[in-house]
Amino acid sequence: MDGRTTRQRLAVMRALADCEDFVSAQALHNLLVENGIRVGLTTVYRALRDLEASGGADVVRDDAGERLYRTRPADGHRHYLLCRACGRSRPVDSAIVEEWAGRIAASTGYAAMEHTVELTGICTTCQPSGEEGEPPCRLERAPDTQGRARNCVS
Amino acid sequence: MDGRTTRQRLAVMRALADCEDFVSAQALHNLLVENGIRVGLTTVYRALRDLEASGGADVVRDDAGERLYRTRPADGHRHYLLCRACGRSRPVDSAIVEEWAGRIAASTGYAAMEHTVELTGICTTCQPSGEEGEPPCRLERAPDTQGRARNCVS
DNA sequence: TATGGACATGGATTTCATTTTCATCTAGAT
DNA sequence: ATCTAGATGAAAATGAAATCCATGTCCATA
Repeated sequence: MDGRTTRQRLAVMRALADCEDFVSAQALHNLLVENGIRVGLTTVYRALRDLEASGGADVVRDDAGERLYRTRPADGHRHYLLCRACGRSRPVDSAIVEEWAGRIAASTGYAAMEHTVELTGICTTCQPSGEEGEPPCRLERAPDTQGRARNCVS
Repeated sequence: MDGRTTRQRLAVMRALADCEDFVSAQALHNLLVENGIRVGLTTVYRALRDLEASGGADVVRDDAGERLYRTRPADGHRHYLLCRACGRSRPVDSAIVEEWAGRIAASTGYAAMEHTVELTGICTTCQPSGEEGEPPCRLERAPDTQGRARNCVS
């Protein structure tokens, strides 16, 4: 499944595992470089793609369609609830959804069914007092490349 | 909700409704132009974005992250099962999933919950005899032979 | 009917994540 | 140590979507 074990691939896997939340390929690449690990952006993209293919990582897309990766926990969880404000994610129990998808597959005769389930919301920590006007902090692409510290603590 | 009612917006809405399946902004633009309706690509993008915002259309993303739009049926269905081979889509009953999402919101305290559910598979018509190798790839409603790669991604 | 300004259009330009290319390097089997 | 399929990465290409901005159009008001 995994290709050859190289310094770079190892580094990517470790960095991703340290994140515990969803990160973009570019963010991860930045992290690596900032930590003095020389890796090409291309390689990070490839490593993540392969990780996804081999089931070692889960992927979601943010509002901009950008791919965000997260190491798949040992228990095999695949579905997450993530906060649109801080970006933090937590696995959710999706057995019900799996069954539901299975039933649909059976009743329609569709083969090779795949499903994507994404839950987003504003976590309790990020909730202002009132409504959802403009949450405190946004995760997405910030004008400056600095403040992203929020994403990953390595 | 909707902006002003212009010739172009009407055309986009009509074309989308005629499709009955998910189409990309560009494919829709091609359709319109090929039918002699002069509309700018920019306008199609905007019309679709606005339609989505006002709940008049549902959106999914294909493997490439491209947005595909479909008119929202009158019954308010929001979730679909679509064939990865021919691109055809059918609404599915997702009440169970809605409930499930609601429960999760309640138990986690997350606010402003949103969910995305996407089901894909190979419909009975597109199923070869054996495995999922290279499905037949139906041409369906996209006239020219260009953008087809989109719909036929396996 | 005229008019002014808010809203809409669309071709061109820009952005930006991701992919491709290709010359070079390396893991790992023999 | 040698060999080679597989891996790397800088640069360039791709392509969807957003943005610009000059121009066009709707519509409430005078």
